[in-house]
Amino acid sequence: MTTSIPEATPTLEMVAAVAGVSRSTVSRVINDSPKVTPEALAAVQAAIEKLGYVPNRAARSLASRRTQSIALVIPENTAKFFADPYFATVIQGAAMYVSSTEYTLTLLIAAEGDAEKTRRYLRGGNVDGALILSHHSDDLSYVALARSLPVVFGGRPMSQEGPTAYYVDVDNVHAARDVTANLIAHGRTRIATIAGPQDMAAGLDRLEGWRLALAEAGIPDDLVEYGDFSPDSGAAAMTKMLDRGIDFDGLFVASAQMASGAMQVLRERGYSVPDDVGVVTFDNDYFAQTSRPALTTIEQPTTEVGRTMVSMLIRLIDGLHVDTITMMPTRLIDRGSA
Amino acid sequence: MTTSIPEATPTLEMVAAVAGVSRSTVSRVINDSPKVTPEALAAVQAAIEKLGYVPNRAARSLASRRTQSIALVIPENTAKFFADPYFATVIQGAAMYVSSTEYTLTLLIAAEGDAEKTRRYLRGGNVDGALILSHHSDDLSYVALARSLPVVFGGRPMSQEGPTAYYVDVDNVHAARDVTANLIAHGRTRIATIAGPQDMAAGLDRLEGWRLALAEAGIPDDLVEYGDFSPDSGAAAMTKMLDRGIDFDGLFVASAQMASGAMQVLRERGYSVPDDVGVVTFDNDYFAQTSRPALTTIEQPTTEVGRTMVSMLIRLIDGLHVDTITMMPTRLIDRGSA
DNA sequence: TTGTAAGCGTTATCAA
DNA sequence: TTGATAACGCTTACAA
Repeated sequence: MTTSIPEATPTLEMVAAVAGVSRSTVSRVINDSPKVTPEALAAVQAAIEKLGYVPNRAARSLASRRTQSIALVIPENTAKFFADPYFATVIQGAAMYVSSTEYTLTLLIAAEGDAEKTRRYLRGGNVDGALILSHHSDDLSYVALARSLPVVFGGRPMSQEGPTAYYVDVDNVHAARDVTANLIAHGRTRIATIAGPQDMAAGLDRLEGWRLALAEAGIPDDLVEYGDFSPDSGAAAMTKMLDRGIDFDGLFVASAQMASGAMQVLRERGYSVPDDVGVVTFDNDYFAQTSRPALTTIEQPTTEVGRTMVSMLIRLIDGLHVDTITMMPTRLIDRGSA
Repeated sequence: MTTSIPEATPTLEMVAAVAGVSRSTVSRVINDSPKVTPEALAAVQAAIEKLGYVPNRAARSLASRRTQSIALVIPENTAKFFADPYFATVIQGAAMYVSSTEYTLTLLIAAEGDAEKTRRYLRGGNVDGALILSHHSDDLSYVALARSLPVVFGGRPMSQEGPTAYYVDVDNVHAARDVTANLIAHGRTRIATIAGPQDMAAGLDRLEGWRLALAEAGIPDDLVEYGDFSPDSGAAAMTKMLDRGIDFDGLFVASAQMASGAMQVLRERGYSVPDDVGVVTFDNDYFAQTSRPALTTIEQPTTEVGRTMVSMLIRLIDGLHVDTITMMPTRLIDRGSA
């Protein structure tokens, strides 16, 4: 008369019954507590195996007050950035590292209109911490968020206040200076730049690095055009510069994507690189590598940046010490395009 | 003596107290049940606003037995595909659409070694449904998963059985045939192809489409080389083909990424496109657009694919009717490279 | 329409 | 080391 009902998802209680122990003991095994006798351990593991038991996350986090999940926040205006190799690899690094931990990654697109919705979600105790991959200056609101939740930024956030914003970044100023110096070393004397957006730290810093290099060489830093890091904006900036009749023999483009756009314009206008003009850029992605000629550039450890963000966040969540800023190393790759 | 403790996150119970109603009523408001009087509704909303209340997901899903979250599964071997514009945009479309719903997107990298871990997680009732973005034939295991969980695939899964695998895809055979026909229309008579991996539906189908077009024109279909959809593999395949001394005047490359690699090799070897050889490809991404010359290709609605996957999945979760297969339209973009 | 009360599947506290 | 038992914050019959 008694029929087994294999339908239901096994619960901790069922495991306890099969193993002949209490729920507490099963719970201890799951959370690998040391206070379990080998016999009990074995019995429980066998039961778990037999039943194909998987702990219920919701119940777990309700009781433990930890969600075991972290959010990856992507401002919407930046959402198309999946097409941006930089962000794509950072995300990849983060996702792969997370998958090696007990945490889960929740992708959050922060709607431009109501970033409020996102912040509520984050503050609502639905995640243990957040990774903010930000493009623009609207991260101010997220910096404030850091007061109520462990938060790690990808790239220095643009915030007025800012004593305690954890972030991982590269030394954009330094790197930009170095690669610009490469132009100077090749004898370039009229050096222009296509800078990134000035409401982003990377945009600002790379421009500053360019200025620094020129200042050190006593070269005027008046040839500046701006883009938004996308290929199209690079092409537009290049066009504008050429149409203005600006004369230059060296060019630093703040992102390889923009450089790829700029290179096309140069080619169409009949300029030869590096014969007529030396060109260097930032990011060693597909764009820099497949440009003709391939470009001298700055390589950043993007995957590592993602990994590092996650590991910093988890340490923060665990209440461990974490340095506020982690600078990742960059590397100049000389391909002779200067 | 009594001190207010503003620290704690507000609970539904606190909202009820402030609003002067029972918890049930608050719950009804949250889940916008129609059975609430305007007064009660107003009172509750005011209380929610005042307290800055955000429902606790864990508690909610524990009680309701729905997690309100869906998983986006990415096989690890495919993980680098963040660099692949196709996958990047599909993910983007999915993520943005999800953010407009009540659901949350959990990114799951399926470790190659133990896909078992991933499947357990999925079967463990931690998500209401799953999106599988798969590259290779290992999706068999995920097809089985569909028996215990709503699942939607991106692209036709490669499964032996396969009566009920929901998926959205484009007609790769048809599209490949059309774009190959474009070569034929330009008078090409010796047409080769760089095909995609043959353990993926897209790879198989595009090759078949190429064969179909040639058959219709009575052209032999013996000039085949294979790649894995990446730029490098495209270059390698092209090199191999040329080294073999194969003579051809037309080429269909199964992905724009591979085409970009192939084009470089052609250029280095001194071939001019389309003068010496006509080249057409698949995907209208950055690679196809910025190739020199820009390539005649097939455009797929990638963002829409992502969106559609999500909306299908949500309908499945809600127990609504969903067509097993959703085919998205493609478009031939003629740039004269044939 | 509203409230009461019984869970949902874990963890955590405290005895034993 | 183990086991009761009370939360955790919300949903959901069922009753009123």
